[in-house]
Amino acid sequence: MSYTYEYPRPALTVDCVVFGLDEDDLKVLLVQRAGEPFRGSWALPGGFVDMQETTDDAALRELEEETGVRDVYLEQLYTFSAVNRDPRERVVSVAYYALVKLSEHAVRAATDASDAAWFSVEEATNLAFDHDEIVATARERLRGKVRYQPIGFELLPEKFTLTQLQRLYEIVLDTELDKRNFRKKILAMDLLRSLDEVEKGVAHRAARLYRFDQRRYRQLVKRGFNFEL
Amino acid sequence: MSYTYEYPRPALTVDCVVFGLDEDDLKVLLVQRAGEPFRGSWALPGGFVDMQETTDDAALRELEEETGVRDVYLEQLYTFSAVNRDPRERVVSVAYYALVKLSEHAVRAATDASDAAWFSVEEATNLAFDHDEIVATARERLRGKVRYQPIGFELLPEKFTLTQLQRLYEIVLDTELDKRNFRKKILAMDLLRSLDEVEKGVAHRAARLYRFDQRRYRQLVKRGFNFEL
DNA sequence: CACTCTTAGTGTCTAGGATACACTAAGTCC
DNA sequence: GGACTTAGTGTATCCTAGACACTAAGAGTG
Repeated sequence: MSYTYEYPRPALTVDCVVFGLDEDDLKVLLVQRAGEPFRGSWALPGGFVDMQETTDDAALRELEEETGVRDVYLEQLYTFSAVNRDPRERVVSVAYYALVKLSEHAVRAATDASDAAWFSVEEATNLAFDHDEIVATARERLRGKVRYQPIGFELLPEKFTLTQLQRLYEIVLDTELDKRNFRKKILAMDLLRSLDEVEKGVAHRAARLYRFDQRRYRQLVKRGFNFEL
Repeated sequence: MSYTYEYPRPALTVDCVVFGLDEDDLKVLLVQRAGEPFRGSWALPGGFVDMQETTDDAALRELEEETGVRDVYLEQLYTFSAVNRDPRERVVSVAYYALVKLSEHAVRAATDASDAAWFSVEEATNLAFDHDEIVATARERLRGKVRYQPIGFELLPEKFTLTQLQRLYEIVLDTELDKRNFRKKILAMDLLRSLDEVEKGVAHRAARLYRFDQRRYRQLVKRGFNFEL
């Protein structure tokens, strides 16, 4: 079977920068390339866009196929179209970034990628194609966005401590934050539901657990509230 | 001549939302469609991406071809990929938005578009394809971005008065601003060069002219300055 | 040329949010 | 029981945002 057009067309792909959060590191999910070009190199999960799916659909599908990851926060990042970004032929790629709860996403290597693994963003370098650039763009976007929208919670488990939350912002924004001021501010927003539960298995005083109250957030937004940290 | 591929491919286009600023309105540049579908409807300037150009290149080229507009501030907006956004066939479009100095861009209708004209954004409705949605997305983006980056100046002439600048922000952000506070804040940033010149041809006290100091801005950014209004 | 009209241009006070800062409480481990 | 580690909490200061009203300058008109 083949398809013929009057004018040449670039191939269209999607690539996903999947972020996860460790105790003290921002991580990216990469797959090792099984075929040429860049065989053996690490690359972003991604692939071709089918005719009957949007690029959003394609990103979710490829993510699941290649890494087993699903149910993630996904957002379009940028479209990369440098003429020689793929050595084989002209390929334009719509890049996405995703935020996942690392603890709940043990990665299983799956079909078309020979292997999938988490890398610290700092170490995720020398990737295939222009994927270094895509990762850099995604980091910038995440840094910019996390301060104005409560998307950071997507990186934490459902129940988390305030220290974990603070750590998240410190890692993503690459700054130190004052404990008391941070707590004052975030609690004042009235977006967190304090649970009657504390963390387990720590060798010191256990911290109280909180949950992000999505419903409350939407209410507040309607009334003109702007998340800002 | 024809081109054959093993798998089907969407066509790839670019569309441009070109913003200009009037005394009291934000305007969009539209072209009237000469052919089907949507013949006679107004649409965003745009067209197919060639194989040897990036989408940025394509956006600039189409803009000049269809409207004669060049030398603009251009930024990628979002990629639209709904499966049926074009009734003829699958077309994925990388949308851009541009900011131009309206006064310096008398529009000349050009080759492939039968006509080009400026519309108030409010009136730019019932456009061809999903262009209403693209314009809406561009407006949101502009509103969001104008507060954190000094891109508003792209909409004004080289030399402008503080009142014009304030008006710009009022229009884009759709709020009223206090004259004294606005001036205090913008001048405190030390980004404007006050010129020894005043506006001409007004029937009242003439206002001093200013110029945005791009060099100074870059210096300040290096030192960690963040534009915010 | 006097008067009117219109917009330019300017300073202060107040309130609320941002930041700096250090000790006690609770739980585990040995 | 003592050492160790992190949780959790309040106040004082500074600075920025916002509210607010009058004089200055120039053009136009009779």
